Amino acid sequence: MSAPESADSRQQPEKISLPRTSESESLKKIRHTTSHVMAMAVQKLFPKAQVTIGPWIENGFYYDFDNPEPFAEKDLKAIQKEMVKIINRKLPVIREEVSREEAERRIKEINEPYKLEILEGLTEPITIYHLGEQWWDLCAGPHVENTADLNPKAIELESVAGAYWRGDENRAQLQRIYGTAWETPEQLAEHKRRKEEALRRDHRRLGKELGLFIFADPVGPGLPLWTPKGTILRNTLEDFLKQEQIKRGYLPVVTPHIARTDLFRISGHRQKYGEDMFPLMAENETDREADRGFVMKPMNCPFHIEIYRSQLRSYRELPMRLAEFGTVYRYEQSGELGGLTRVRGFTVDDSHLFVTPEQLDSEFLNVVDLILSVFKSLQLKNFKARLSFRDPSSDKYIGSDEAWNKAEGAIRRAVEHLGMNYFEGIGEAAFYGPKLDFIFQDALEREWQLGTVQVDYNLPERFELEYVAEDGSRQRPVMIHRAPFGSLERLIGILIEEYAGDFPLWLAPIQVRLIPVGEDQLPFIQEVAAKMRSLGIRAEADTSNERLGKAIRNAEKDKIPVMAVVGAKEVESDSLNIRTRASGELGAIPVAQVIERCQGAIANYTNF
RNA sequence: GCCGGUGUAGCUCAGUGGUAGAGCAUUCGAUUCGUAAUCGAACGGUCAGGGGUUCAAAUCCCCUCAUCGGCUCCA
Repeated sequence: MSAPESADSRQQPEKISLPRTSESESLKKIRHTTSHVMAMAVQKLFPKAQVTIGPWIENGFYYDFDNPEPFAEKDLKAIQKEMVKIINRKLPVIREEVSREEAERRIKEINEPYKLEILEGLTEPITIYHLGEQWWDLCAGPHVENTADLNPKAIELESVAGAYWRGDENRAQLQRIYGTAWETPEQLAEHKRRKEEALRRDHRRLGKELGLFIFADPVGPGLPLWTPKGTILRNTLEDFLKQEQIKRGYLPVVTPHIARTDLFRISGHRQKYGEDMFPLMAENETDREADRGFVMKPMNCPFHIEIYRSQLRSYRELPMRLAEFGTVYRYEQSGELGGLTRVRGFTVDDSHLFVTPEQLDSEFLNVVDLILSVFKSLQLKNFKARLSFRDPSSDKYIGSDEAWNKAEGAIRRAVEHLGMNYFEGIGEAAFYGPKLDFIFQDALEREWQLGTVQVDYNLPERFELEYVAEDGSRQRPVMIHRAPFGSLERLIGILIEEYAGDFPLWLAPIQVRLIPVGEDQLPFIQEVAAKMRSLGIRAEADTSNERLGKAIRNAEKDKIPVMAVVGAKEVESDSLNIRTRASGELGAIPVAQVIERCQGAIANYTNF
């Protein structure tokens, strides 16, 4: 007898520890050396390949080559075979310290121009690692002592990819090979098992299986369509945040999806963000040439600013917090699109706070408090805070150094006041101001920015915003841009993966499914479902006429948190036999009590 | 946008030059059932789109589109 499929995934796998490279000296050595072995193998099979860099990464390693012909997946097998041969030759790995001149001489001898460029950036001591006598690489190490220390059965080449030299798209396109290497074959097997597990959590797969959203070719890439179930999820999240915002004094606004180019010229978007905007809608060629006409909005800020400046504002009105779930459109490059985490049309849970300079610090803290409380309700714990500052050497920003320094100072004061852990991202700022960003990982460990708070002295300047201060003078407000979710689309993508599709009761599109044992119970379950719906519980009756086992299976596959089985006994006692996804069968519970428990769980963001 | 992979029924996939297949889903019929798959039948495809090679193309080649993994860029 075969176990049901989801029971498989619940079975506890054997505990195999899989340290990340940064946590294991041994893996650092193994992966460093394996990448050298791979480079040696590649150069044997592809003599024209030139080496560049080949570092370890958290789950493996890669090496970038410049080869006249791009590598394809099918080349990996041959390369791996060659690697096994090299490993089996038990080549000693020998470290040699050389002078800069000597390194340069030797690199020129083997004609590796990329290595020469790397050498220029190196500081003493310069070290070379040899694999036996045939191959060496400029490298800081560390390495294993002998290729025999590598286990060929614990090594696997995973994928090929294009990569730019020095990460610069204007420079050479290199060929990257990703691989992984472990101490034992068991670890490799566990690594592969976890990768497959991650694939099962992928929001693109679960979104389709659970019927939350679709993409349709005739609509276009990066433009999700929300189905009824997905829309319930979206609306629930929106309602949740709107309630929080009402409590905190936010004021709702609604603004259009398009505006004249003039608006975005004042804001600076046209100049600094133009490449990310959908093309101009112009009425005629003259207008097109003059960049006159309408564009889809890539951000909501200029619209909220126009509302602010539609009247003369008093200091008594500040802080003014204008909030909107505003849908924006950005012309992302085609290769960057993917699922819900990177789309071309998305809804920002946006708000712009207009504050006096004196209010800035406390309002900023209020916003961070809101964001952290939102994450808490959503049970999101695995995030990092990033201070996203400008790169002073770049020209992609607007405004004065003074404004930037003031804004960056405000953010720094806030995180230090809160004692938050954070890291700095230079060059990650918005074009108008620095940000405090909250970064999450998806199932495949890719990082995405969700929530963000930004301090902005520049747009108030450009739009000449004012308020009348206590003393009657005209003063300039400071703006805080903020979005706890970042975007509904990306948030939902991350949530699906965090929960593996098992939404907490308050978010589940269908909260309760009533399943009859036989058709005699149909009237009863339909009546109970209607009652639950009238009390704000998303309940539905299963009228499919399937056997109980099949109906349960369907409900489990739909990941419905509460299944209520009803047979003659339950009708008799006005109760429901409850089975939850989280804890299995709970037995018969009176209908009134089930309703109460559902309402309690929904109100408290907990399970049934 | 760049490098590589993939695209067959609503979904998951088999089919490598010679008459387009399976399971699930859907519809209909039978069954009236107590916690992860009841039985049977029917329906369903310009093999992503376009062009080419060939007596013959889902299969080989080219272009376009979409999608996936990276790179670059970003909520």
